[in-house]
Amino acid sequence: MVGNTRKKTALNPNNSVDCVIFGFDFEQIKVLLIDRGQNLGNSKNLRALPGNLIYEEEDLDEAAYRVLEELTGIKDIYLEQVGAFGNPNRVNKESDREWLKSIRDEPNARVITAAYYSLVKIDDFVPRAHSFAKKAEWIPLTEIEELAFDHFEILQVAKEKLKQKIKIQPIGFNLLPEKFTLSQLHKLYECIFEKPLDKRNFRRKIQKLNILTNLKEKQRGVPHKPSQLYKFNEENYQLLTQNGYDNFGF
Amino acid sequence: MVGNTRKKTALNPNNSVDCVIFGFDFEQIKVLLIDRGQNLGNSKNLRALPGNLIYEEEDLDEAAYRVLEELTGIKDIYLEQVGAFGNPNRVNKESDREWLKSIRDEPNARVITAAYYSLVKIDDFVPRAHSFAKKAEWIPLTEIEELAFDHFEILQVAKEKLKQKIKIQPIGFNLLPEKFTLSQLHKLYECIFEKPLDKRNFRRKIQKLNILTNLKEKQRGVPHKPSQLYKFNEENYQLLTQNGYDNFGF
DNA sequence: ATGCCAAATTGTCTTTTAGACACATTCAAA
DNA sequence: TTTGAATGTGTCTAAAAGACAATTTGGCAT
Repeated sequence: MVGNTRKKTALNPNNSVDCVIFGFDFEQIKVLLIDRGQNLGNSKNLRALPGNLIYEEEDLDEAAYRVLEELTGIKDIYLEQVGAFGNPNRVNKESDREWLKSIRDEPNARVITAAYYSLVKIDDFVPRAHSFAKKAEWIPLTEIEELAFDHFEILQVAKEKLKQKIKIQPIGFNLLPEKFTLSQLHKLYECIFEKPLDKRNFRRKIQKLNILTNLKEKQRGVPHKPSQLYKFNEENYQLLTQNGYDNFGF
Repeated sequence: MVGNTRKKTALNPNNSVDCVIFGFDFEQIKVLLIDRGQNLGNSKNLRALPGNLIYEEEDLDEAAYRVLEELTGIKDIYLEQVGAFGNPNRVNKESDREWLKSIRDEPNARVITAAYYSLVKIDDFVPRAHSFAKKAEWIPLTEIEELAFDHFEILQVAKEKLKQKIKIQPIGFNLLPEKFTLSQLHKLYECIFEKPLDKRNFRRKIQKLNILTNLKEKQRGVPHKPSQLYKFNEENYQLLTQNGYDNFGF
């Protein structure tokens, strides 16, 4: 960096990244939230998205991967930018201001955040509390009604981006284990689109895409007819898309 | 802003907005770029996207509308966020550093930018040079090969977002005058998707959507069969989408 | 007036995709 | 062996996408 006098490892007090980390437990979509453990008189102890300030010399994407790894220990996951959020009033809750005073050198600095969403295999992940987070927990999307800062707004936009993205790229596999059943995939798509999908039509379409490999292996120990296991076929997916195909919607 | 000590009108030296302003001249898509008028020995005088620092107390969207109005005089236009761009190396060209020294109080500050794209009716707009821009000009997309800072990368992402967005929302009308012909609309979609579209199939689909009003008025003075003029029907569009319809792609 | 040029306008057929819909199968557990 | 619970499968219909070519209409040049 010729002509640059910035310190290499200093925090940038004006810019942060926040991560919407989606998980799926075969029943519903969940989001990883941190509990700041505030003990306040009259205001609620709102949960927050994991996030933190970036370093002066750090790329935004890098920062998102770093924060995510610090929080979850998971690397090499699917990550996508949601956008920049910079409403000057994003810190207008008393509890948020109090909290910033306790953790930031410049608690009054205006912070513009770059939001990201990521899709993780929920079983690979053991929630681990970060430095300033008292707890980290998976909360079902349907139960989230209010969050710290403008995090609820960020979550809404992230959900919408995810819905759109999954129509043009089969990123849902990032939420499932290596081996999964068609029913699990079906349920996942229903959860993301927030609407029921016909089972037979779903199966017909997804199988026709030819991006699933049947592992000729069955579920074991389930109290009903065991399901076939499948895995995502990366090679066939590449073949499919290199001709411009992008209709993975339902 | 209780508990906030920021000055009301100070510039935020670390955050900017940059705008990709798309226009359409019935032939091709163009982008409004500024010429910084640099007279440099060996490095090129690269064009740049219009953009500027934001104010401390300003929302990002507000800032984008403001910068756009300062540059074009146009208000109430279509504006959409592309995302945040913050590669620490985005200012690694000698010419960019020189330029920043000449216009910024803190030329070495790391700047994270929120990029937006907007669609304007090219005829409503008279390019006007901004304070630090020597010229502002419409450059065809196909002729743009290199830009200042990371603006070329921003442009690529903006193009992609536009392509995706126009598949779920008929925002193309923002690029056309009030009255337009089906051929103009057809050409516009071909330019955005960068591929030929069958004329008859295009017309069939767009007319079936029922979001165009035939003005029962013809083009005049063209040396061939004059075309019918149409306008966008906002009411019918609302009716269509309130049931969740979002397939405007071709 | 005539003919020419350039772009507008229009329809059919085929293939593909979406959507609705119901019953037999398989395993574990009681 | 019966029961419960979820898996797995096929057909018909309607809608949409895609391929494809001839006729019309006005301005303009002769």
